[in-house]
Amino acid sequence: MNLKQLSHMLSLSQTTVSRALNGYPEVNEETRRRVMDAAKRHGYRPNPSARRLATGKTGMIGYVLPTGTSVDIDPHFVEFLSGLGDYARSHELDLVLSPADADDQETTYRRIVANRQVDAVYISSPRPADRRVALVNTLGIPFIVHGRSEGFDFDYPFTDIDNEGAFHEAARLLVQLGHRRLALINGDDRETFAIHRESGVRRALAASGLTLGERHVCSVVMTEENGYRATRRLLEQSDAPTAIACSSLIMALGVVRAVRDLGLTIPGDLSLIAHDDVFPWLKPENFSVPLSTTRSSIRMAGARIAERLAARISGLEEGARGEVWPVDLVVRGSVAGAPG
Amino acid sequence: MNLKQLSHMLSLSQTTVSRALNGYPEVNEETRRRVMDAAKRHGYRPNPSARRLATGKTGMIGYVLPTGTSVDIDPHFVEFLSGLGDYARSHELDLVLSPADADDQETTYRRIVANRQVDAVYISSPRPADRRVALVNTLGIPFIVHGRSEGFDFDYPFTDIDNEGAFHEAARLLVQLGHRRLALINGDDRETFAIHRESGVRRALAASGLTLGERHVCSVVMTEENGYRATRRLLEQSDAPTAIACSSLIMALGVVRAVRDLGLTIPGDLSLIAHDDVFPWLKPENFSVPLSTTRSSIRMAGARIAERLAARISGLEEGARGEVWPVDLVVRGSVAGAPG
DNA sequence: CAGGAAAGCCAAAGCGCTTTGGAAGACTCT
DNA sequence: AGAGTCTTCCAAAGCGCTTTGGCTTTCCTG
Repeated sequence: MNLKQLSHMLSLSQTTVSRALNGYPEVNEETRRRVMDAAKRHGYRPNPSARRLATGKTGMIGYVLPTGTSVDIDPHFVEFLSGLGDYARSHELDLVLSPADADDQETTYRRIVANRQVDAVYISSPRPADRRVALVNTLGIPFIVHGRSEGFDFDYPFTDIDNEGAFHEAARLLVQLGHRRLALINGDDRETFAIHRESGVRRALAASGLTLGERHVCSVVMTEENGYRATRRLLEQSDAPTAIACSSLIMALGVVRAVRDLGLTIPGDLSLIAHDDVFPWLKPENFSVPLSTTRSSIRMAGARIAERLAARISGLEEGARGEVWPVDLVVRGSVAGAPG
Repeated sequence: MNLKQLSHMLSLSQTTVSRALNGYPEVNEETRRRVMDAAKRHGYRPNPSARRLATGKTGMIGYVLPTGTSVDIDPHFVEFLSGLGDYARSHELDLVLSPADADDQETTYRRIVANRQVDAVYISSPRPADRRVALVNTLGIPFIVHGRSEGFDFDYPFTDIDNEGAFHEAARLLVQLGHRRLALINGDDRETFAIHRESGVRRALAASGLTLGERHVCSVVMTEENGYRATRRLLEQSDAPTAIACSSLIMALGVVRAVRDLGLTIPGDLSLIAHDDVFPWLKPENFSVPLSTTRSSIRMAGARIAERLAARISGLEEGARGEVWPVDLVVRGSVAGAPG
């Protein structure tokens, strides 16, 4: 059942039927009712391929997925996706993942924009002066950045959490508890979130005249194993930290294991605070010693970004507003006063 | 730059240019070279919207993503996606995720097929007599099932791992080590993989005249917390098992924690084997006691399924061949002879 | 050298929708 | 009553590609 057939059986032109269905004003309400009625009765659904050829609208939002045999997709992605998908569903949006060589995402962005394959895109895990952000900005496709980039001469729309503030709070608490040697086990410090977290920690330390020793900060891919190794390295050095801030729950697993392997305890010998993106399958309260966390649901971020993308597509949102969400500091058993 | 312009500047018809570009035989090789040359020089890329309207081909593979506020996407998904994406990239395929109400995926399948939004789909986490499989089979769109369904009067193409064999091997090893009371902490037993794993364990036990006690098998969503709870329940009952087979590494984290909480040790008091889908961020060899596993890379499965989907789309693969991959049993420190 | 086959190209008809540019009729106003 | 204004609808022109059917021209073959 296509438009031609439908309009023919209604003895109307395709124009009128199309307009009636799409809510244009220049059609009699009586006629519109007849049309909508017939459309529903015959289960007419406009062919999206035809529609997108005619209008350029696709009803899809795009994401360029970095791939490669040695490229791992962040497990956070799936949780983000839950939120995004949940919102997208309610607005009949689909998500298209365009796999790209991790070292050349630019080509793919250009392709999906030039081909009009999606109505909007989002960008995640941005770095300072991220080329992808600059690119989509000049390409002129609606977009939202999940996280922040920095150092552009233009503004852009983003949704981020207050990583700086979160880790500032975490570190401040530790300092208040008497800790003087803090360490930070961070994610990839080429990414903005990691940079922000580090400055948050530094700011808290500075407020008490302390610093973050060079050997007290690590930047690694956020795996359990790297959390373990980093912790071993930290705790086996001469001026071992008495408290650690850790950028992910998965790494925190490794931290806990390392501490145990060394015959130490949490929080007796070491206080630990980790960032929790709120996974359903791994919860900080279920660590052997309940883990203090800076908590922010990445799933909600996914939903929010879908919402903003939808708004931008339909023209309801414009401009370059950035929003920064506060992060909860949740204190549990893994922090205590500094030993000694 | 569109076809019209390109053909005009070559003084050829659109027909000839189109055919030259698409490798049709009825065009002079000399001409073809000229055309391809000009196309490359001017960066001509056929408009996919137009092409799909004309051909019905989209260059996309589809996946219906169950969503809902209380629906969690399996973290395995992201790893599967890595493999799928990596292959898809090399074949210029995109993946479209169509979010659907978890309780009504059928509508979405019908929509994406009726609208010709994708060239093929894959289905994951199938259950016996899975309605989705029956549906896509009748809808006539190329598809591959990741995993297996059962109880149909038709065959269908799938790629699965030998869950039955894997857990049979695992259980057999435990029995050989003298264990008499095994337990299984399984995933959702409405899904085929879980059913297969359970029968694998049962078969191994039966071979030695043993059985899997009703209270020795749990079926839960695969989270750390559920692994913990299940283990507590198992070990605190009167005829506690001396060995556990566990369906996921994440649950195994909970198992380990529970064992520790109870003041027991692995493998002294309890032997443990878990299934490992091979995540980069959580490795069995890095458990405090290195974990024995049945190992099968879900990432490779993703790549394979992309490969088969691509083959089906281009007509290179037909029929309903199912393939079942063997699973490695990797023995590490978490298994030992039965205590006592 | 005639006749048929093959090679190489083209015009035009789709694919199914949206949108432009009217046109006809009804209605209002002076 | 004539002029202007809405209201309501339509024919047709895209959107940019593929593909059908056919038309020349060239190449064999007997």
